[in-house]
Amino acid sequence: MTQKPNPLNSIKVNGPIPAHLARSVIEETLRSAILDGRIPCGTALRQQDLADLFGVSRMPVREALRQLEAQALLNVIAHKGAVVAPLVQGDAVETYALRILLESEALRLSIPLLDKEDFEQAARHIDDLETENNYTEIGRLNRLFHMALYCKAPNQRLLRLVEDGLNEEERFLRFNLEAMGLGKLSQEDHRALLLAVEDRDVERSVKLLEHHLNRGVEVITRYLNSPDALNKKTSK
Amino acid sequence: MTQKPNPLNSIKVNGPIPAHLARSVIEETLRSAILDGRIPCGTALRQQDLADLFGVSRMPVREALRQLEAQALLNVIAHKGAVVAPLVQGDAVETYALRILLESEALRLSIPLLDKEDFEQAARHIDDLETENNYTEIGRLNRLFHMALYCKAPNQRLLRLVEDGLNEEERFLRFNLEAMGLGKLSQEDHRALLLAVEDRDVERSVKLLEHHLNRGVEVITRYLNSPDALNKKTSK
DNA sequence: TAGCGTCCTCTTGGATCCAAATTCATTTCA
DNA sequence: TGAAATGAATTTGGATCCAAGAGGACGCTA
Repeated sequence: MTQKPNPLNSIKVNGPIPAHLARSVIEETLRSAILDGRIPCGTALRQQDLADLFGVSRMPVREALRQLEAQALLNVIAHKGAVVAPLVQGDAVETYALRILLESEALRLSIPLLDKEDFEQAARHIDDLETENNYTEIGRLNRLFHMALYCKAPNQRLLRLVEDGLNEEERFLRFNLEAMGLGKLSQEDHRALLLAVEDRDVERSVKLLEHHLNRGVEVITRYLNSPDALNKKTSK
Repeated sequence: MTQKPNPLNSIKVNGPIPAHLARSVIEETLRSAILDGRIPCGTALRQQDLADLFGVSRMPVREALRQLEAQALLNVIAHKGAVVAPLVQGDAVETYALRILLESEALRLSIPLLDKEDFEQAARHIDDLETENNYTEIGRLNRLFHMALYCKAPNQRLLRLVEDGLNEEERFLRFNLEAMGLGKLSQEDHRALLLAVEDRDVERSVKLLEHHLNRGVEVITRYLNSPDALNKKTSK
């Protein structure tokens, strides 16, 4: 029952924090822990607990939480606490529709500018995915593969949004890949996509990307509507 | 010289703030003041000044500033202060390229779902723009017109991003419309766009929208490269 | 007189203290 | 016995106090 009594145990604090940058360290640590999925969504974060954990007063913790709230990573409710924001869930379809729009454009812009090294990098990520069994690492490699294809798009704002979407997916995968029962992501999709990109065939690449993402939203939607997904939620 | 000795004077505080929601009130007030352009970009915000202004301690001010920083509305530098973030400036082309992508999609999705009331609303905004001379109000009406066309798009995430872009443009217009020398926005574009939308002609509407936005980026780029724009920056 | 170094002040960041609000448990009444 | 009300404990929000860093001014020296 109390197998994981406190998700905060997953947070390691190396040593005493150099007082003058406590807030930024705390913010960064918490953010990665939330994105990693080490702190599951729905977890209530107590200011005092975090302060004790980091060995500081509640003050820098408070500010860090505020910033994470502004980044939509958690919801702070007055006098009630900060809870880690819920995942895609209901709006998975909207989320993926937006991702298709953004990533298609990024891919379009990026393909003509990609060079041999980018191709090799992407291929390496695919190969690594082949042998990787750690779910956290799989999520990361998936993101890196996609970004390798988009990275040359000459629009930083677009890339930022694309990366936000990928980060969100990564976070979701870390939570749910195991429960969804698929240890591996669809490697055929990745290989076919890379081939099309290497051919500089923009339209075929975009088509494959759309197909890939649509498959993703389908899997996720089916999973979220299944009883298994609910178990994880009710068991808190 | 000291015609505007302190931009904070533009902030009106009606009465004492109900202590328990000080932070949110301050954040909201500052945000709208920044978006309005009442606090020009580059302005340094002193915590103590704001605290005195709102009649509270520095604490809620500090948190409000943190949240505004996370929203990219201002940059906080340690021990140096919070300065209102710079505007579009360098990446105007990227910004508008992204807007075209997002707003085109929103328009596509929205057009089939718009009803008569939406058309009338949009037409009203155009009419209001015709007679309006206040730059602040012009920026607002421009945003409302565009949103009236997109509002039915069934993707909240997309709409959020669209609205972010429009807010940014509105902020820029409030600053620079007068200096750019164009008191009126291109009303022909708006009317033509609305006609195409009323015809439910998706492709024509998107084409007109792209043309409209491209015209916008052109005007802004030309303006930013002109000496006039620099004057405003150097005169702080 | 020009350049450099030191000191002072201004501003932000963190700690501690106090108040307000919410929640949960216990008790009491119907 | 169940439900509502009241209270205590927990937790967050705000105020005040103290420390640390950055910038500028002043003075000293070459």
